[in-house]
This record gives sequence, C-alpha cells and structure tokens, in this order.
Amino acid sequence: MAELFTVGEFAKLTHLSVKTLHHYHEAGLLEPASVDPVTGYRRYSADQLAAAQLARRLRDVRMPLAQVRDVLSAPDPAAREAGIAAHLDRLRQDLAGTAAAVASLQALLVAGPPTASAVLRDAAATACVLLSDDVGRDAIGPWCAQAYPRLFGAAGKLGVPPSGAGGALYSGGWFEDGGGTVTAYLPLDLDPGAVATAAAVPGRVTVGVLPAQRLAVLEHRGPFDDLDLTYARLGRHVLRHGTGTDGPLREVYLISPADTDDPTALLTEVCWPVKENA
Amino acid sequence: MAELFTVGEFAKLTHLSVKTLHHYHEAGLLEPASVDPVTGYRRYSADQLAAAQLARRLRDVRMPLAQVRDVLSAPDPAAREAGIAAHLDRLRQDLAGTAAAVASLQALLVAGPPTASAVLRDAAATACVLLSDDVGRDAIGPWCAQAYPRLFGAAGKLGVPPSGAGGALYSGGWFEDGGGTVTAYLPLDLDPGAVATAAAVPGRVTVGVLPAQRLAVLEHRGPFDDLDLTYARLGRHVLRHGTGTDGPLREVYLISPADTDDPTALLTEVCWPVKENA
DNA sequence: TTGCTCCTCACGTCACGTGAGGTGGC
DNA sequence: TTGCTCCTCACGTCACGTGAGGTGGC
Repeated sequence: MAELFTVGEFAKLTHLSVKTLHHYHEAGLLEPASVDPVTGYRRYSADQLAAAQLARRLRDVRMPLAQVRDVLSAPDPAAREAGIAAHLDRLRQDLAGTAAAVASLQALLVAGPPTASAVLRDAAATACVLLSDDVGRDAIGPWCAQAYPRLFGAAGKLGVPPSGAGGALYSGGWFEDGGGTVTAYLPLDLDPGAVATAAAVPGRVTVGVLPAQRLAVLEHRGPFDDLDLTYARLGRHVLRHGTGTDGPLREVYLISPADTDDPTALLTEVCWPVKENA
Repeated sequence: MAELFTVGEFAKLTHLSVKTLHHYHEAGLLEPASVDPVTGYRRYSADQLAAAQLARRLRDVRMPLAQVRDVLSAPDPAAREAGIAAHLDRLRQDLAGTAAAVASLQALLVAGPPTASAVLRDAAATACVLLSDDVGRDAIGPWCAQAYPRLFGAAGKLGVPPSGAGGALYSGGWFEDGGGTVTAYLPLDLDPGAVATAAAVPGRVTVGVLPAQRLAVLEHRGPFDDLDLTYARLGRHVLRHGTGTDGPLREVYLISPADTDDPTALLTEVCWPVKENA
C-alpha cells in the first residue's frame, strides 16, 4: 500500500516534534498526505520526508514560517533556491548587525560616552529638494540609501548643484514612537525666494524651502548605532535649560555611508532646535 | 533642581521608545527616578542615561531582559562584566550553531540525503556503567559532554576497562516530544552475570546490563544536526516492513566530539530496535 | 480490557507594538 | 480652551511548548 506514517512515526523520522508537525499542518506549511475525516488522525507519506528535512534546516537558519511555506511550495527549483539565497543574505546582514552591536557594546564599556561640546547655529532658510515618507526605526537605513540617490538625481535634472551635505528631519515623536515622518533633503545652490519658479520634479521628490531655525549642534563621529550617545549629550543640556522646541530633530550627513565603507569614519551633525532667545 | 525628564524626553535622549521604557519600568529593569503618585507620570534622571545606553546595547546583542536586569543591578563592575562576557560567549556559540546550520542546509541542497544501507545486528546483553537523566532536545549536547567523562571516570575507579564505544538510549517519545529520558552508557569488559557483585559507583552513575536486542543499524558520518537524514532512511524501512518495536532508539558514538573537533569526521551508529523475527 | 497514541482546545512564553479610551499641564 | 503628552488596560505578534480533557486502535 501507500507508505503512510502516523505523526509519531513521522516525528521520529524527521526529528520534528509532534507539536511542531501539528503547527506546520495548521500553518499550511506541511499538510499531511491524508487526514482521517472521522478521527482527525494525520497520515504522512514517505514523499514528505524531504520537505520536512528542508523545513527543519530553514527553521534552523531562522527563516520565518511564512517564507518556509513559500519555499516549500515554490513552483520550480530556481524559485526555491532564490528564496533560500535571499534569506541567507538577510542572515548575513543580521550577522553583520550583531557584530556591529558587539563592537558598540565593547566601545561603551571601554571608552564611555563621548565628551564633545555643543555649539549654537542659526541655520538660514535654504532651498532644497525634499523627499518625505513614513518610515519605521528599523527601516531608516535602507530608506535613506534609496532616498539620497533620488535627491541627487533630481538636483541633476534641475541643473542645480547641491550646496552642501544632505540631511534629514525627524519630525514629531519619531524617536519616542519608534518611527514616523522622515524628510530627507539636499540643499540647492538657489535663492530660496526663487523656489516657486523651479520646475516640477519626477517621482515623489519635491522642491521646497527649509525655514530658518536656531539649532544646538553636536558632531557625531562613528556608526549610526551610537547616535544615542550624542543625542543624550546634546539633548540633556538643551532640555536642562528649557530651551528646546518641539520642532523636528535634524541630522546632517557630512560623511555618509555613500562616502565610506568604514562605519567609524562616518561624520554626522546632530541638530536640536532651540528657542530664538536661547 | 534635580535634572528630571519626562518619558518622552528620556526616549528622545536614549532612542528607546516610550513603550519600551514603560516595559522596562514594569519589568523592574529601569525604574524611573520618581513616579508622581497622583498622575502616574514617570520622571527619569540624567543619571539613568548610562543605564539606558547600556541596556539598549545589551538588547542589541539579544541579551534577555532578565539578564539585562541582573547586569544593571550588579553589585560591582566585575560582576557586571562577567555577566556581559558570559552572554557574549553564548552569542558566539549561537553564531557557530547558525554557521553549522547554514552548512547543513547547503549540503542538503547540493548533495541530497545519504544512501547507505542498513544491516541487522543481534546485540548481546552487555554490562555497562550507566547514567540516566531527563534531558531536553536542545540540552543533549552539553549533557553528553559531561556524562561520558563521568562514565569513564567511574569505569576507571572500578578498575574495569571499557569494552567498546559509548552510546546512548533515547527512550519512549524522546524525538516526538522534544525530550525525555536519556541513558548514556559505556560497555564494560565484564561478564553480565557478574554485575550484581560490582561495587557501587559514586554520583548518580550506576552499573547495569543492557539487555540483548535485535537492531537495525545504519552508520551516520558527519554532524549530529544531520542525524535526521539517517533516521529517516533507517526508520522508513523498519516502519514500512512493520518490524519496529517501541523500545528505545540507540546511538553509538564510534567517533565522538571527544575524539575530533571536525564535525564532518564524526561517526555514529544509529540503531532502531526491531522484532526478534525480523 | 489496558495502555498507548492520537485528537482538539486553551493558555503560556518573550519583548515589546498597537490601538482604545481617558486624564493632566501649558 | 485647545492640543499635546501622559496614563492604564487589553490584545496582537511569533513559533511553538505545556498541560487538560477526551477518544481511537491493538
């Protein structure tokens, strides 16, 4: 007859627990070859051993169940291997992130927080190309990576050279809420008063003016993961003196990931808006 | 006055979300410097910034909250750094495990399952030193690592040389239920009938006899993580012919981690108990 | 008939995120 | 007074594990 195994037997054969097999059934990931309509008994076929073996290995490399399901039901081997390769790539990025986090931890233990001092600056109104989006905390890196090329492209099409480093505004409760509206900008060598006459820009990039603002500024050198140390130094004093405003926080990327592959070489200005009479 | 910040301000300073700070308060991990008894408003002090910065980095390296709490409340810097070092060590092991899982996945994709054939063997009754415990699936490696030295030590104290490689019995539904009773054994060069006269052994190690049993045996070469492939090949045929019994599954560690650091050099006999008339 | 296996709820775990619904401070 | 921030439930997420309580098959 057909080679059918009970859950318990199939569990022994695959080293997946019975509970896990139940879960995979319910998740539509590994459906038994047949289910007895009266008793509900699951029966697995020998043909399903290979799928179970693959599923176990995909879970061992932390692939989410939904993706495992997609891989197992892939229409052809090429699609299957593409799904696996994509996940292994995410795994590599994750690993790099963990290594960076270990380095950040050890740097904090060895060196302690940085000790530079903030300066006040009156930022003038500035014509810019702008790109705004609702971005979560964990998506900010990739979002910026696609935003600035688009802004540079837009500036090029306008025929107006950038007049300085790109930056971004983090509005409202971006850090408190784990995300929100981010506006990436690139300053243009253009009279702010002339902006209304600028040509429309393709995509969602727009041309606008950053308003004049008084800012407390502190330079941050090193990876973005350590920006909290600089925010603490800068914001602590601004808040202590009660001079902070609820305007968006601003970052200026003087040396950005586009300029260097060395995270310790990154240079970022952190700008906290303060009252005019500060 | 004291430098006290609201949750929102403290979130901006630390890049922890307000919800996370609530959670850390409830978890007793980072209690606000003061809580308004009437409004419930949390107030954080500037002194708490360092703890928040450390907590964020510990979470970034996936330290569980309970351990973060222990580290933050450590009595002295030495205890704190010991806690951190212990976790970084677990992280390294985890990483090695993931690397092994990637290798296992890629080997499966490239080579497919192995194709050796099983043989029948009548194992005679054997005198052994034995060590039994309730062990979970994920704890089996470390458990074996401490079990076999103890068994060798016991054999030495008895003055009886081992008569072969060590093995283990995985009883009942060990693989189906994700754990259960495991019995590690080391065969002794001793008449099984003489066992009752053997001296008591210190610790929880005992002297006993493995009963005679007919086994279907298949050799497994390579890491333990790939044992499921061999179990599938072996058990599939045993179950297909309906000759399996519900006795414990047995593994014999011909080349064990004590003998080599190369996982691909490991050699294990997988033994499935079968009926006497098989 | 006795165990053993199988079944289905329902709830727990972990570290938060996501609203809902309501209140305090400038 | 209007927003804005703050508060507390209560529930969702993810991949199962852990019983509870009950039934089918040899």
